[in-house]
Amino acid sequence: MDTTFLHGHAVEAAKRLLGCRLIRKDPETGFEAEVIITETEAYGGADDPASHAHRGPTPRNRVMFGPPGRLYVYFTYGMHYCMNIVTGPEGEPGAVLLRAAKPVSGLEHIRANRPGIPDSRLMDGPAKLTKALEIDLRLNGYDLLEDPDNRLALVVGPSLAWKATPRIGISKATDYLWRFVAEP
DNA sequence: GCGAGGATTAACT
DNA sequence: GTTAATCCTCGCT
Repeated sequence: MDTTFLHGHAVEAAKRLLGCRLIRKDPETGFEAEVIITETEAYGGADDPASHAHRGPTPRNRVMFGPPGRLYVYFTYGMHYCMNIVTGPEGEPGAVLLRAAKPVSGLEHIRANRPGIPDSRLMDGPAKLTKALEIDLRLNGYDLLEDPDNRLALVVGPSLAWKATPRIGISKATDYLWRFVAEP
């Protein structure tokens, strides 16, 4: 599996991650599901005023400065988790926010985490995605390529067609078209 | 279907 | 003290 695209800039990695799959297992809850990534956003370093890493490392964002292929999880708005995949060489901060996905298997497990939500909206936002897949700070820094504890793995899939749009929920660098949505 | 308002933590000014 | 890479509920149309 060729994951070298993760070593490049977050913008390139964000396009390439569309169509890739995530396999999530949690031995403690018995959760097991596989999803296809359908929407991403790229966040850079010093070149990106909207990025958490823009002003250098902090305890919260330090994973973004580490080696590529790891998971960066942060807590926001007092109640939500968001998940990112770290990109770029070690020392060069960058990450791709995973915004949306579609289920491949384990639909029953996903539904159990999203009670009352129709299937079409199970994972159509970044915090919804982490809730559906039981992602929280315990997985911050987890290596998706080695998957040492059999909890979360990235599987590269075929490239999808995409369109670029402005990123959501930010107030700086709103002219960067760094959000990528897979075409239906 | 749409828009306003609330929830609640961590980092930074 | 303010802001944030957000989602859900409720009220109205």
